[in-house]
Amino acid sequence: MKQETLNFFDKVYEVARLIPYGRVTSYGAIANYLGAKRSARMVGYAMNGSAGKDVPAHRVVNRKGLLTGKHHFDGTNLMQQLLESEGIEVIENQIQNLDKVYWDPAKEL
DNA sequence: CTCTTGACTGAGG
DNA sequence: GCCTCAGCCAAGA
Repeated sequence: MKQETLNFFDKVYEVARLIPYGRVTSYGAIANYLGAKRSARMVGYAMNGSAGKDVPAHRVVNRKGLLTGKHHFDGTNLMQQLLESEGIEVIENQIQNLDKVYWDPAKEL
């Protein structure tokens, strides 16, 4: 049965919650795990609805490791603060050692 | 139904 | 390595 469209947001939230502590992933990685790697934008869009939920959206960045979505958080540097609190080094909205903290659901799961 | 927007990504110059 | 263009899909007006 195909219900991707209906559960797309929910799936994104689900995967986002599965992101382990001190790790980050990309929108494309989540989208790929959902079977729609072309819908990376939808993941970010879904994240927009994740505001106020248990979804650690701060652990989700674009494939460059850039905090493109930080503007959607309450504070201007809140997203960076949260990441640094988890041991992730972030400089100028750019995650350092991305290859070390990167977490791919399609591979880890 | 059509058009616009968007927390993206890959390919080309 | 950086900048630009095009493709992709879903939701809202």
